[in-house]
Amino acid sequence: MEMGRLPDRLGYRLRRAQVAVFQDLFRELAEFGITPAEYSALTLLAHNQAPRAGQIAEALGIKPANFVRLQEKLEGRGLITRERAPDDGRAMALGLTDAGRGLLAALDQAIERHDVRAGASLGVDDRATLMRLLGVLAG
Amino acid sequence: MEMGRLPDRLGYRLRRAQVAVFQDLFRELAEFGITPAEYSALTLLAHNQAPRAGQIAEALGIKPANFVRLQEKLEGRGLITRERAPDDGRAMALGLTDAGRGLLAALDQAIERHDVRAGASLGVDDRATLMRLLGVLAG
DNA sequence: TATTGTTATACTCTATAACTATA
DNA sequence: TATAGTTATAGAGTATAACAATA
Repeated sequence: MEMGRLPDRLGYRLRRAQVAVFQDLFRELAEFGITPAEYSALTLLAHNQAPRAGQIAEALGIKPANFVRLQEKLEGRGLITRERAPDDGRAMALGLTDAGRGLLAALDQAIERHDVRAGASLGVDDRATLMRLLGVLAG
Repeated sequence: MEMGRLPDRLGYRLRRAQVAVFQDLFRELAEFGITPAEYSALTLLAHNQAPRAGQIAEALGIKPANFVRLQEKLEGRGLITRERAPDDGRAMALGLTDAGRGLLAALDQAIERHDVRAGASLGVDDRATLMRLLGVLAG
């Protein structure tokens, strides 16, 4: 199949690479019943003091309305806590439970395995270069 | 917001970069009422002789069942033709109409504008390096 | 009045199973 | 029997508008 200039298009290459990497990522996270977005949310909860729901959603590029179901799932599994913020009755302050912290530790190991595998075809220098250039694109 | 090791994860960076680039890409293609996947399909049709529907779908990583609606849209707009393959009554041979060829020329210019803009923050060498590394990841 | 979170809803993309017509 | 395409459908992700509670 002749591809024309498609392989020269940034969007095409970026998309194909992202799909390939996420295929492996989903496989790695499947046993935990956790999606990449949920893993990201748990990570932010582990590194911030009682963040607001809206702050996490914005940091991850998720619309607040769509972040509701994600929270409900994690709360339903006993991984996170949601309480009214003491200083603002509208806001919800999120936190990690012990179970959430424990699962996150296991997830971090799984993600590490995935990252090593996904980046195995790249050298250490190339991987660092790639991360830098992706950061530039993301702005 | 403290991000922890999230920015060090390949999947996270890749996803954020892809979303950022596609945001601009969608904007650029919006006036034509064409999606990135449709643009890719039109490009393959321009560079191959009467390809089968399944060949295009596979080359783009789209399930045949999901490729049906895409074809119907392009055919409904008079951009592509679909005929029974002369040598195989099961297969559909696809082709570009003159209108399809004309639109594709305009789309190529739009994509070129987008690519220049999206890659503007990168130098020429960095862009070439990025394309190469993305190709490695996609396998 | 504005903000935070929520509900409801719709649209797209993706995945699978079942079907048809040809081979 | 196997293959190419199609239909129907279900699930996830994403977008907007409208709403309640609070500021």
